[in-house]
Amino acid sequence: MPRDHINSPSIDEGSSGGSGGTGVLKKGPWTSTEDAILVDYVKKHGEGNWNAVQKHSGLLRCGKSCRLRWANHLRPNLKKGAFTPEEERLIIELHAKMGNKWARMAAHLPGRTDNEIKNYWNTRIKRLQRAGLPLYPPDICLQALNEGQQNQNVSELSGSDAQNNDLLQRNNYDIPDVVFDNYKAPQGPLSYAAAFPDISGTGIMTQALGSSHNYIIMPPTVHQTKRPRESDALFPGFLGRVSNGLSSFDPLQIGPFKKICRPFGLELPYDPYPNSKNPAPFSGPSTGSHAPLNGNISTSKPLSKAVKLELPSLQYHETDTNYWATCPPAPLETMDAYLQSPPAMQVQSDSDCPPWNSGLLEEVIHGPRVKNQSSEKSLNSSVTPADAMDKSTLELHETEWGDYGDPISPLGCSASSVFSECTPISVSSLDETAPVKVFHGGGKEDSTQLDKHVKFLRPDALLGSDCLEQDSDYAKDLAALLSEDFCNDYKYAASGTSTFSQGWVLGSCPWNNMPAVCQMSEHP
DNA sequence: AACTAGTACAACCGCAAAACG
DNA sequence: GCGTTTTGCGGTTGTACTAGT
Repeated sequence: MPRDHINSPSIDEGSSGGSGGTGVLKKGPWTSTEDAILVDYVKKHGEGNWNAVQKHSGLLRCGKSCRLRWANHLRPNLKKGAFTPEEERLIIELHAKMGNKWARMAAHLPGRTDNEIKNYWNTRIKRLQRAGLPLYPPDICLQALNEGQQNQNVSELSGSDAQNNDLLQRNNYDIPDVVFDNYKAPQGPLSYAAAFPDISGTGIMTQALGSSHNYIIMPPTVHQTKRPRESDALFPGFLGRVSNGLSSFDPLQIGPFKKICRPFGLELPYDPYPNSKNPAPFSGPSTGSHAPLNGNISTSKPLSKAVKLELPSLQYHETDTNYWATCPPAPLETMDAYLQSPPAMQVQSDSDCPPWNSGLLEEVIHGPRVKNQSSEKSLNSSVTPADAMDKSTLELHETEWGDYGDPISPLGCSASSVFSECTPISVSSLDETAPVKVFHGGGKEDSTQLDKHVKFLRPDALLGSDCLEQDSDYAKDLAALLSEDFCNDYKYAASGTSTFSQGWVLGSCPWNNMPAVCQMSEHP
């Protein structure tokens, strides 16, 4: 017998008796008879006082259940059937603004219930997550961002409690306004940088906005009070495995890169050393602001004037490295269609991508290494080796979050959940990578410090930047590499690096082994 | 035909705010 | 002001249906 019926005195039509509310309350699906009783009751007594329904009508349902049934199924003017495209669009927009405020969203959709919207959204999320795709189209991201900032400004000026501002701030997690510094209008052909699990939601937003092909995807919503802290699962990305039920990303295997080929660029500016306890050898992070590793989960203390964003607009897919690798340049309208039949080009079998099958890659990697060992030295002297980085990172995990029970990130996710579900990497659009400082530390870091930062970039990102001379051999090689072999199961020498020109070093990201290019700003 | 995975929908649960006495 | 009740909300779960294998 289904659980719902365990307490039911009569599974079928039995609840229609007029025992006056003395029977055991029934659970499970409502029968037409029960519906009729409830409708009749409401007609006579009006809505409200739901606990009285049982007493007056004999309906063996608790008031809560009656209210829900009435609200979701029986009340007049309910619109049945699938959501229209317009409604879907509106839901997405509203969610970007409000987050999981289903009731509020329902208020904007006449005839629709919060439950319907919630179910729709959850289904949509699952679908998108499964496909490794983003939830929000860029225009909505931009809209939400603008409104969020406007509200912030309004709040600062008037102290009003703007709704969105409230949403943005209620988590008490600050995202330094500086993160907006990276925002640039879409430009250039290589703006595929996908929104990526980033240091901060705002960063994601910003980055996403930086490209017309960027989207924001969100992590599964996690109830802060219900989800126990998964201390042992902190930063799984660093630990080598992210498990969220939707994807299993092993950064050490560069999983997504194995099978997916797509031009994209990303920075890896998250801070493995977000606070003073673990000073980063190269800092980015000292920006201190948003925290590193997680993306969004700001481990830092609130900063003045920081922008606090709520989950919706800032949410992105928990892990999905897949996401930024597969992020489709598709408008919202075509999103679903895309989901149904994603471009085949995005997936390649492993057999098609043997590791190290690219002579070009080796050329790119090893060639420069020989002629620029000094830069490697320089790198080693400034950049923490992978193992050291990992260690420090782990230490950070243990210490940094101790101050926060199970905080909710600006994304609306608990820290632990985000840690367990987000890849601690961030990206930004290509057009903003090289020329700008990767880290903007919420005003806490001066330019001098910034100059010492090492920028980690996907090599393809360089193509869209001016860090490499467009006509240089390396740029050409890199371009060829990215177009032909980037999808291969390549693995950069984990500990090795190769130096391009101008201090750009090709190697792997120390903390996740992602292929990356870093720049020593003080490169000799 | 049997099985599985995905989807859509309905309903329940727990919590918190609001209302009430 | 305080305790209790009611209401509302959001998260989660269960189930039926469908499509694919």
